[in-house]
Amino acid sequence: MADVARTAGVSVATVSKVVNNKDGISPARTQHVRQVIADLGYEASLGAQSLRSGKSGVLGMLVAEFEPFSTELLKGAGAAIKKTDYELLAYSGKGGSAQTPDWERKHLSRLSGTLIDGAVIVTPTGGESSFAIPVVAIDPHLGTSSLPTVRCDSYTGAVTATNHLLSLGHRRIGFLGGRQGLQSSTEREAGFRDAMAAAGVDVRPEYFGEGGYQPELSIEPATRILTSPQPPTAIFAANDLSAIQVINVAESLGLSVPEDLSVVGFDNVPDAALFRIPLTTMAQPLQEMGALALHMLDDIIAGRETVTNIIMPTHLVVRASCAPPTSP
Amino acid sequence: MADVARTAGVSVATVSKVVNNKDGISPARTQHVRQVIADLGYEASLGAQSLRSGKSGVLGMLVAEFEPFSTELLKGAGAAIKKTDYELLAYSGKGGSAQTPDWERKHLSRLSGTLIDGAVIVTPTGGESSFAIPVVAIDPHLGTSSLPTVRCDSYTGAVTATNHLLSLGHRRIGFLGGRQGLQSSTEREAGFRDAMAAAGVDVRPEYFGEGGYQPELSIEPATRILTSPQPPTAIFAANDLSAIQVINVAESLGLSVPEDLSVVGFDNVPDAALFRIPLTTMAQPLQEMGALALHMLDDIIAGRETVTNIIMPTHLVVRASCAPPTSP
DNA sequence: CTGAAAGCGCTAACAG
DNA sequence: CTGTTAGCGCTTTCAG
Repeated sequence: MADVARTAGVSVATVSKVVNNKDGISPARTQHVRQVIADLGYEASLGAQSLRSGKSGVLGMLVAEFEPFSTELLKGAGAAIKKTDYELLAYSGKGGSAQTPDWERKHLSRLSGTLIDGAVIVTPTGGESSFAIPVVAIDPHLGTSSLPTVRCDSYTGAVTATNHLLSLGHRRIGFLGGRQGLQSSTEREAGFRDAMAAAGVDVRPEYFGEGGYQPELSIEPATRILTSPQPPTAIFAANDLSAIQVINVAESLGLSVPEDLSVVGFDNVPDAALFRIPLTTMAQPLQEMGALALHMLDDIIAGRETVTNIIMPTHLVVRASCAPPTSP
Repeated sequence: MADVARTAGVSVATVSKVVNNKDGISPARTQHVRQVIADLGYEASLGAQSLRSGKSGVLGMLVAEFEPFSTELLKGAGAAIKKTDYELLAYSGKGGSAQTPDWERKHLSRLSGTLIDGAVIVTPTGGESSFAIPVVAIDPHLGTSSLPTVRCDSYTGAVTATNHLLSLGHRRIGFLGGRQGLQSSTEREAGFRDAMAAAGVDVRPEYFGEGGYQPELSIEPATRILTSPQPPTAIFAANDLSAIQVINVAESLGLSVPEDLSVVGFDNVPDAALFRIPLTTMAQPLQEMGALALHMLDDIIAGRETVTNIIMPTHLVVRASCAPPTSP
């Protein structure tokens, strides 16, 4: 900006006013400064600009990691942002899967105030529920219910998935859970247990594992479940990525899917369909959810009336990873 | 930070030193300040921090829009960032499909210096080739070849795709091109023309259209090609999203795919496989390309030796959208 | 209408 | 070892 001011022979204050379309600058000067700006290819520094003014015109999508789940949400948010006056910035820490719990608070305080005017946080793990800027959560932690939230109906979805397995004739069914504390994870387990109970089938402790929604963390519990004395004939995994890992583990153990083991996932991320054994799964409308969250955020910032708690339905997508059990 | 300083009874300078692990602070004070920071949940503002220091510890991925192509690249970059000491931020302007040419320069000058230490820019449209911070381009504009670049071998890919159609028996083949000026687009058209010439089949002007790689822009040219007096029996579209649009247009015109019309795309984004008529397409290793670009960027910033021009191979993925022509 | 000056949150000299 | 001072690029009073 200093360059522009010097070249145009005016003060930086004047340039600033031209950039921000403030009035109080003569048409001639305005014109001239605009020209210089164009010539020099100047763009205001987002950091400095919002540091000073407290507004950035940017909305953030905070994720732990860019994996299929969050990028689907991002596509939805990216489509939705076009209808607003904001730009969209997606941010992931470096932690990756080994995220500190509470990463969302860290990221948020790092970015809020100087970089983003509001944020959509994806599967936040902390219990916090009040932040410096407007926030909408997607699939949050259990205690966070006071935040405006978009989620899917995990409980009903889990019941449906379990019933699908049951209706195929399975009785020895395992469950690979998600991440401790996330509401979706708790609900999916509850749905599984209730559906089993309703069918009068008992659940065995040795058929339970926790994969944290992550492929790497799913190997050990999947292996343990599948190598138990009398292994299950089917497994319901709490998300697609861990379901895929279950299949990998099963095959490395010499089992065929779906002949020896049926597997059903949750989410319906693209990877589920693309996997070499197309995965039967409970679909969440992820892009739609991302778009809804972004619109909620926009509404909240603008002070518009808005729903604060959206629960989307799921539906069963039948592909190739499930079959009736072959042995009793 | 002022809060922290006040609560801890020290100056902001001291807090800053503690935050940045500078030495010259007594262990006791350091300990105490750390405690206060933890209690207050303080995180340094990224904007202010990098405004002052000129470093942010963040790498950017600049895209015109979050669509399947760029999000695949983003997944790769997200995986690669974990091996570096940087965090990753993805940024899309609000322009969407109606981006001003030159959006990458705008975004870059807005973010560089105060927010990111380097950037991967996806399908930049401008001719510029020198920026304030290190930059790696993915699939750039024709004139931008002086930038470190990652791309795929579009020419060979286009030849392969065209030959596939030819080998199926097609002779009346249309071509729906990409975006003016992008090197990939030019190469795909050249590959198509050369393959046709090599087979001794001539190309008809009325079978050519330009879809800008975008679904919305593909409707009109696709309609025009398919309603020409003697329509083609096959179309090669320069990317998957426009190929999918071609199929939509064809069906709305009463044509069946692949019976009446074969369609082959390019990219192999997840959507290609998920489309109701799974798309035959030329696959690019998108995630790998995103990861490579990020590593190149990291190397360049660190002053490490690195390749500056990577061209990845493509391969044909046969799905359901192509068949031999039924009528002569 | 225009510019000088103060200050956003932070870091980098430099004194003490 | 610690605090004071200056200033990153920008916006915003406030005088002129």
